[in-house]
Amino acid sequence: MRWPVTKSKLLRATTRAPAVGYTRAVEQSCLSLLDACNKFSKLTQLHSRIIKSGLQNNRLVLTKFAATASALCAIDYASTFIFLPESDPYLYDVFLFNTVIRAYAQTSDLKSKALCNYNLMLRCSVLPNKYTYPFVLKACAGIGDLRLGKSIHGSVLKLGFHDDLYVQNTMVHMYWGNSDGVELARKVFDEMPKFDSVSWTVMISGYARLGMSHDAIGLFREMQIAGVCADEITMVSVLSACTDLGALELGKWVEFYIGKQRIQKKVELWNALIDMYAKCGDIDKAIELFRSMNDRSIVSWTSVIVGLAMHGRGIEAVALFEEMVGSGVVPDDVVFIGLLSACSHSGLVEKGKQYFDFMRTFGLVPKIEHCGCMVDLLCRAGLVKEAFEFIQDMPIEPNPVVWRTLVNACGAQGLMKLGEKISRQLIKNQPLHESNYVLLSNIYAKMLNWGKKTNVREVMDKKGMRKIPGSTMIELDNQIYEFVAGDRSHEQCEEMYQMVEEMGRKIKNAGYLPATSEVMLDINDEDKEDALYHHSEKLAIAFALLNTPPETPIRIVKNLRVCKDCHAAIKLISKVYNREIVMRDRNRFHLFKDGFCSCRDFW
DNA sequence: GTAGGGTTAG
Repeated sequence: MRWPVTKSKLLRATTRAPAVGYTRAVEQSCLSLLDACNKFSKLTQLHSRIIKSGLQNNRLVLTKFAATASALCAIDYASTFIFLPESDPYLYDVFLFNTVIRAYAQTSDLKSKALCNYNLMLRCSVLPNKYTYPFVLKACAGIGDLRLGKSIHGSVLKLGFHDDLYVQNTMVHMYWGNSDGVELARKVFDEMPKFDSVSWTVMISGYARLGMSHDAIGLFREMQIAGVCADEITMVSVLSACTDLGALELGKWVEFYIGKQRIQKKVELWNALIDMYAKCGDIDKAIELFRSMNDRSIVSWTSVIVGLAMHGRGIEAVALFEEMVGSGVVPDDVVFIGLLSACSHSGLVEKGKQYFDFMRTFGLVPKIEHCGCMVDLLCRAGLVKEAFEFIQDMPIEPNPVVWRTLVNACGAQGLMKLGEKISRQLIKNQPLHESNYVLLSNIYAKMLNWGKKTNVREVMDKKGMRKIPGSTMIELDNQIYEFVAGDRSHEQCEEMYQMVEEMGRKIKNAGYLPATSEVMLDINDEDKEDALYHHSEKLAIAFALLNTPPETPIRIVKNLRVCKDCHAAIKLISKVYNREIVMRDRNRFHLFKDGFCSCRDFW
């Protein structure tokens, strides 16, 4: 930092009276001008005025200057003015540092500067107070440096601020900032003598953000038992957990609860509700909510556009985007990701290309995610060679995600040599990333080259890697059930497998041919068929057929993309059993009805 | 004179 303060210098500074070259009236007028300042240009004028009046050594003025600047998002400007190497440390009090640290902690990419100023504060021998730590911990949460967090935790304990609820809550939040901090977050939370709604929300949102949605919901139930009232921010996190689980019934109950508890519906909560409905399969309800909103943010529009994209309703997504632009909302880069993925899921290749170029009209430079969407768009449309050329001409360095999209398409389109070459390169670059090996081994399986496929699997085993197991969730009577392939853990296991057998027989009569090439194992065809029948989605559907009245729609959520065979089988199941089956997979929704799927086999 | 938790993305 700028200057180390020696003890003698500090002593001199604190005992010396401030230089007075101005009157109380000048000081007061400057303070009220700063108070009223609402533009950066005015602030720069005030800056010169402060210097002219000799107020640059006035502590009150400097502090107010920092507060005004931070309200105008110009804290960098303020701090270069305030923290001059030749300044007397006496000028800096804890309130000034708090103002500066807060401003940096609130700005997403300047959080490390908050910590620099905290260090400067300590070096100036200014003692932090209980207001300082929530800011410091917030900055630390954003950086996610666990070691740093622990050391700040130590300081908090030493200074005795650990009894303060604000400090405790931000401490828990800080530990959630690093994925290795979960245990510590839990520990601090468990040891807290008192909680308020913020304490619970920090924990619930922590679990929700890490995708530990069951835990998030569980904690929300505990919160209710503990008798703490949830507020609108709690509900946003609870809804986001419902969204992740695809738990529509639970989500509907949450909406009911919000109404019953008279929780204020701010735009963020509306958005969370829209997102929940869209991603839990009820896109029409999401649209209805969106239409009934008074003031929408860009997130509201994006949520509906993404929802439409996931439902394969690309044309409507495009129309909504046009409506958004027409109504004067300036698109951001996230909405373009949604829009491009809408084009991709609906095969709107030309539209997608146009929008990709259109981004620049709004001063947006395509990022790697947008390029990824374009590669996806071309690959899905079968234009693998064009996608390959696109990657080679991309202005940005392609990332592994982009390459993996291409390899996947190579496998599907029969470009085995290219797929093999790229996935080998991917493994070289990212030797610890499982999906690179899975892609290569799938390519070999499609080439029927079992020897090479086994080699890849052996390498994976040696490195202790495993493919993420596919699982399917289903919600029934407020319970969420999860199945994995070949699952035998459920109490209705026997009945379920009998039902799977029955389903197999009935759909075979209706013309189903097991797509045994989808099973990436070197076993005989009969075994392959068996493996297919026991995929988690089929088990979940069997479970639903057993436990719900006839004609009730079935909703399931798969964690990976649905395989070709299950897709074909579910189409026929929907016809034979006269059931509407809504399936969310990793990428999108499939609505199976009367033997057809809403994705028109395009996914 | 100052404080904490939340939403959209392949």
